[in-house]
Amino acid sequence: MNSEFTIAVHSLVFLANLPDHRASSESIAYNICTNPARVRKIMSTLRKNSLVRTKEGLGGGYTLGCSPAEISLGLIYRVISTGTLKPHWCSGDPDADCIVKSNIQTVMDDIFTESEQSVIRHLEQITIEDVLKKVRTAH
Amino acid sequence: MNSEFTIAVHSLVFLANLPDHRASSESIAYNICTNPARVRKIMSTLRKNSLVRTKEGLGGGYTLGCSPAEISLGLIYRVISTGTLKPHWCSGDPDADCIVKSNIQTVMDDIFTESEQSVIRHLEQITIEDVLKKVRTAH
DNA sequence: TCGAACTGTGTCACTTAACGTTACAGTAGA
DNA sequence: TCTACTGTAACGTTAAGTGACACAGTTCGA
Repeated sequence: MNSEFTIAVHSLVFLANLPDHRASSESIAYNICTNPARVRKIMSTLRKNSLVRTKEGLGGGYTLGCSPAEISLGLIYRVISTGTLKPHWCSGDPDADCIVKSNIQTVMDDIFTESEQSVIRHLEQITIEDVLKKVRTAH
Repeated sequence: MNSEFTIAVHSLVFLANLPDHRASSESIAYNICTNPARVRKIMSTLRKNSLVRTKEGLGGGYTLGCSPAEISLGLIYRVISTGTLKPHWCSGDPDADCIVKSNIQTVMDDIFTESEQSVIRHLEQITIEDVLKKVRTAH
């Protein structure tokens, strides 16, 4: 899984925890411990999927697109991280004679896709509100 | 997920597909398209968990530790890839004052661990025999 | 209308993880 | 004892992840 998922979840939890649910990329980046440009890039993707609203210009920044209880981690994963469960490196060679060597990539692809589906199903049961509650009650 | 999982599964499927279920690290590596040393390292881990038997010396190599139907991908994952679902990069800072910034790591850790469990549960339903069948019937 | 404070996005540099290569000790059979 | 194996460590190389910077576009207030 890529770390952009972590950043997306953290950003949304951070916004949900603020009284007015509003912040700039700079303050979000400071809380996450990364740089503002990276945050803006990810938030831009979230905006295109209506998870946040953005406002450019003076007094602008990011706000939640809907209630924290309505945003599931599964949706965030689908938007940000689809395909990242599968490793980059592939074994075998589609042009080879041996059926194992030539067909393993297709078969493993299916297995990774199905595994990813099971992760998404699990993450769909967790909302930003749930994560915020856990953050607030963490020892 | 790391690509060592792919290599482990491919190796076991390759062995299962051979009449005598026996091969050297060199022939396995050739089928996978990687180098023998890498295969040996992974097979060594599999041996410690009784998934394969190894034999050093002349005429040595690797054989399956049990029937292809008895080896699930979930077991392989646990042996080879536990912990690899979580990204290396972490957001936040445990020593910070803000509860989001300081607690998010613990909360995300739990989420990644649970997600990994759901992947393992899914992979436990797939055996090496299943993968071999898919490889043989792939278009 | 000008300037300050924002986002959106691209590019390049740097850091780190992934992967390959080589080497060599240990083992077993011919 | 020679050959063909595994086991493992060390090092070099390549690719991915991350950070830093730049700048155009947007918005609002003075």
